[in-house]
Amino acid sequence: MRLTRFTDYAMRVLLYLGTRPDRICTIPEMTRAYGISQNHLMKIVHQLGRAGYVTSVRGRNGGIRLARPAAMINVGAVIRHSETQPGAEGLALLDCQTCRIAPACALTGVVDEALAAFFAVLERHTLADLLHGRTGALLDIFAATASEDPLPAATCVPPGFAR
Amino acid sequence: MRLTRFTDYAMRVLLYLGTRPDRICTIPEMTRAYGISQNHLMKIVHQLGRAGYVTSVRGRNGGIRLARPAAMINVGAVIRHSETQPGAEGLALLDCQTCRIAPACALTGVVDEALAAFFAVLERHTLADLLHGRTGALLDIFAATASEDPLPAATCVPPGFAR
DNA sequence: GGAATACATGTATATTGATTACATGATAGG
DNA sequence: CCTATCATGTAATCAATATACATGTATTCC
Repeated sequence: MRLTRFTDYAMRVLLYLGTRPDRICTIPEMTRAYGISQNHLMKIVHQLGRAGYVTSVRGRNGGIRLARPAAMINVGAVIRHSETQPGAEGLALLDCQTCRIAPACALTGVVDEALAAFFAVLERHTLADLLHGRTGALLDIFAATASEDPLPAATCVPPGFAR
Repeated sequence: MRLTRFTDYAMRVLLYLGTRPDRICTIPEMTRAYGISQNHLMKIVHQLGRAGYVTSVRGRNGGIRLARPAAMINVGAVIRHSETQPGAEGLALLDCQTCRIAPACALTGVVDEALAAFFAVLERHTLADLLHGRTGALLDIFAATASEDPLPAATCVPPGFAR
């Protein structure tokens, strides 16, 4: 039982953007901050854009910013959206589709109820909650890691970088 | 986000045994009832045995039975055990291990809380709850499926059966 | 005591989903 | 027009899980 890395990274993007509400951030920049795949991050950002969480600006001096205040971004909603996006497994915790006893099975209901409780907790939190009192510490980490592995300015991701 | 099929099958085994507290059941029999891999099922049953949920009897006329009353088998405990067994991913929903902001990240706590809520619901239910009022329907399904694909008595799983 | 049945256990292969990489297109500034 | 940045589709890789295979051990029945 785990969330996809897609979801994991989506939350990291939001946390990064949340610590810098003042300015526009780029994907290569976040790639460096977290040390993760730029291509993957781009798809995640794209998805977050389609879902209305971030706004992207193309072209030179472009980048990404939160589309709404952090207090209006619900953690549960983000995670639910990210886990159910096309291509992912979705939230079917059990394989009732091929199970012969499904019509008489009470487990489905119980598991559904548990899943609802899971999201109920997440939905009680917003991005602002996650940032509250931690913005400084996060910025420190980002500053430290950004300088850690200096990349040539020209090519943001040299061949074989990620990893 | 999903539970492993291992967990899924473990619950199916318990449900099967729970509908027949009177007699001892065999793995080939359950394999037929659910149409699933006998080898996999054997490992699941073995694991359930080690965890103290079922008792197995070797040799001719051997088989499996519940080691305790269905009311003493907690759904949450079974699922937690099955998801955390060695070789499985466990219950680390996020990859905090390699995440640089983990020390300052508030998401971990929120997700842990949500996971606790998930299991809290499951732990409110026992196998007996799942069976209550459904034993008849389940037995009907088992009876129907058992006769559906008649297997040679000698070899319980002919080559290429499962699937 | 031998054959048959059933669980026990370790290893290897296959399947599946997720992740990453690659390639190319589109847009905007300077 | 050249460069930086996001957009998008396809392909390859990787990891986890599930399945298959092979063999061992115990028990019962005849």
